[in-house]
Amino acid sequence: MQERRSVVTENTAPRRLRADAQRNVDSLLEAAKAVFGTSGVDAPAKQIADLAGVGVGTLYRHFPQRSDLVKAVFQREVDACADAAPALSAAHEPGVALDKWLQRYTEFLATKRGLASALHSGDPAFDALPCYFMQRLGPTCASLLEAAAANGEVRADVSAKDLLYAVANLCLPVEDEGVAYSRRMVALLVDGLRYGAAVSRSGA
Amino acid sequence: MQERRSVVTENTAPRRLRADAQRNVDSLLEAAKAVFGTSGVDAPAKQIADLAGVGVGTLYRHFPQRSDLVKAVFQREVDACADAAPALSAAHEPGVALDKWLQRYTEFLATKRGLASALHSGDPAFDALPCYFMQRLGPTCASLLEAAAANGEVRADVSAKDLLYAVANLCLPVEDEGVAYSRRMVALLVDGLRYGAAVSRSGA
Amino acid sequence: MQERRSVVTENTAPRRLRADAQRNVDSLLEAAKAVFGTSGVDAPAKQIADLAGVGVGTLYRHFPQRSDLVKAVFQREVDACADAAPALSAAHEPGVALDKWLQRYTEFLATKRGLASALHSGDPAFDALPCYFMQRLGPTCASLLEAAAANGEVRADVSAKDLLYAVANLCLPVEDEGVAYSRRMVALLVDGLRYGAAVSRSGA
Amino acid sequence: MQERRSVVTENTAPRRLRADAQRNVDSLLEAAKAVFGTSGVDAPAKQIADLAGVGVGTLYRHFPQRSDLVKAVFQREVDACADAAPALSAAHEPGVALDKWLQRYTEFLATKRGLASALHSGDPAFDALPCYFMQRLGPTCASLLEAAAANGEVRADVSAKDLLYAVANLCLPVEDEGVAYSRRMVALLVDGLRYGAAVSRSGA
DNA sequence: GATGAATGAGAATTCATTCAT
DNA sequence: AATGAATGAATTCTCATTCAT
Repeated sequence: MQERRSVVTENTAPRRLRADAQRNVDSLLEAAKAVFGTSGVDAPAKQIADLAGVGVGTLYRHFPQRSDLVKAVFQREVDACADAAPALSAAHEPGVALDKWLQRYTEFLATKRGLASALHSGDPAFDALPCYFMQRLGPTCASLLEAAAANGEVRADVSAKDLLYAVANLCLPVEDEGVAYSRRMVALLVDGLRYGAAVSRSGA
Repeated sequence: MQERRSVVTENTAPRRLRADAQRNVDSLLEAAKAVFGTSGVDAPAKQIADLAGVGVGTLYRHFPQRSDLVKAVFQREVDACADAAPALSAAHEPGVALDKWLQRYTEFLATKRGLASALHSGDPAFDALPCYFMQRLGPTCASLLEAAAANGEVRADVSAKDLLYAVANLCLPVEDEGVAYSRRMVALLVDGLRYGAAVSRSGA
Repeated sequence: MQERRSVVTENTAPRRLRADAQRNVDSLLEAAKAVFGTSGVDAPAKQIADLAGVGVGTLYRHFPQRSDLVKAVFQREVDACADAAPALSAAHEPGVALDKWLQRYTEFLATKRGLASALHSGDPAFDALPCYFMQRLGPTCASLLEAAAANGEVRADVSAKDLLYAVANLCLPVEDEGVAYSRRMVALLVDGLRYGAAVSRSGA
Repeated sequence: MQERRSVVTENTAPRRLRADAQRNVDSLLEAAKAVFGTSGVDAPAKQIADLAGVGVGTLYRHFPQRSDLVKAVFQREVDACADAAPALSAAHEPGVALDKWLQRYTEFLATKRGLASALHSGDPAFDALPCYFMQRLGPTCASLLEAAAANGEVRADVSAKDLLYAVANLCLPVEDEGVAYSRRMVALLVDGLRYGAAVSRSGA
């Protein structure tokens, strides 16, 4: 029914916004980021609009779907995360590069409490998110993974998608634990990747 | 304020319910299980009551807190899960026993989509759940873990609590993946436990 | 529709209750008194039944209407209040007797927070109460009033009913004030009765 | 938690409402006044919204707290009541001014059946009311009272607050009595104030 | 384009009262 | 007679979303 698409996350024809409109979009993104951190990604729309000093209507105009807003809020960081891969690859052994990149990914997710939940909330408002994340991070992760596997440092039977989701899940908030917990568990998972490789090598 | 306690989850004085009441409780548990599977553990109370062919009041009488219902629905299975440990310990090497038990735990969680979410929903209605799960499964997992660590098969620096939560997180539904995905990721995590052990032994 | 009448407040044919039934009625009265004091006269029925160690059904059997219970709870005290009049009349000047009796009435109402409210709650469950109170206390108050008026100590233009209601109203709980407040205000009202008399006498 | 404030009772920055919003607020006030008169100040929100031809959400938007609505409904009249004092003081002897002003106050309360109840309902939804009433009428009443006392026309040992509450209580609806009853009882109370003065003077 | 008022469908929860056991 | 389970209407309050201004 609703056919309007988010102005900001729309790749095709990124029609220039009027200056004031752009200012609103910026306020909204900043406000959303703050509110997401406080109350999670499914915080009431009004709360975000209020903090942005903008009417709810304006929020809905620019971000018809909740996931549009989440996407837009984290786009830059997701991009940065993806873009960090080449440098890591260049500077480290493949296995270490993978490890460090996953740590970076962990850092991103774990400090955005609520983001990870949105990736599998079931709420149709977030349906578009997993797809977006995969599109952006999947190839990056895949190439790191393949390089490390090719180098015999990690097992080869885990897909990038599986890994990205697993890490995302491990970054979900747990009782009174903080980021450190997520880091530890992700490290454990990565060790699992290594263990597989070691076993198969030792078996060779 | 809230002083009534769930009739079914009450350990002390499990006073016999009237036959008709017991029938209702059973219907409710069955209905809840079905609805939890469909709409998650935070489905509207009415939906469950309706499916059980019972008034909402009846639901609230037997399960004043949402978590009472969740607990009751899974109690038997949680118990069975905990109770499976001794046999596994007796029949297998400590490391294998731990592995097999975690697989069983995984099976339980992964087939109860939505249960795992409740463990970290943040909703105060579920506050009691993590505590209950830990009480019941924590010691079981801890002894398996210690035995395996003592035997040098897994690393010793991961607590039972951390592990249980991590597995629960890994069992969260992921896009269109099913139980097989959860199994794989948990296996990976367990390999991580082993990897650590190998390293420290080789370091000795 | 409901034609059963309260067993206890029924004047006609006070059919003997079975011993156990009488015990229940007694428990209920005691419990009701306690609960009325704590939560007001419109406290949930279950709360009273629970305290009495009795099922709600039993409460409803003996006191089909809420007002039946209130009546029964205070009957003895209302009676005592009414019965105190003759002695006061005998021992004091009519004006003083009236004054002292109204103080007693005040004491009764003011220490039964919530009772006074029930006298004009509008809730049909309490409809029968004002009538009962008037029946029992009206004549008593009237004769004291008339005697004092005949003696020229108070004005003659205030009816017993008006006075009883006015005092009841003044006994309603006020913010953080206690019984002392009620006493003071009732005393003020009584002075008003005297003032009128003085004026008319001085005018004679 | 609750941060929104009633638009209408907000003194600071009485930002102009949109025309349609103002119309709704007016409908709501009118409806509330009617319903308060019929069913008391604690009538269901829906009843008021329906009568106003407005959704409940609209009611909650403008009057987040029940007491906001009550305040708004009576604000103008409370103000008028307070504002009437100076003229009465100017035109009459202090004692008469006090008398007339209390009559006016009585008139206000007695014709708003249910309002007085709200002043001591105990329901937290009305917590703000007594405070508001006292703030507005307390000083007015106090200065009338002091002037009359200074003039020896009434006793000096009754506080404005006590008096205002006492009159409010006397204005509570009584069985089938109407406003006339309230007037009579308040007059009696005021005579009580005078009686005391006479006594103390005679004692001088 | 922006605004924010309005809507109204839920969702939770409570309790008086009935009636099967 | 007693019990207490069941009912479900009633009420409060929230929020996503639309649309008049």
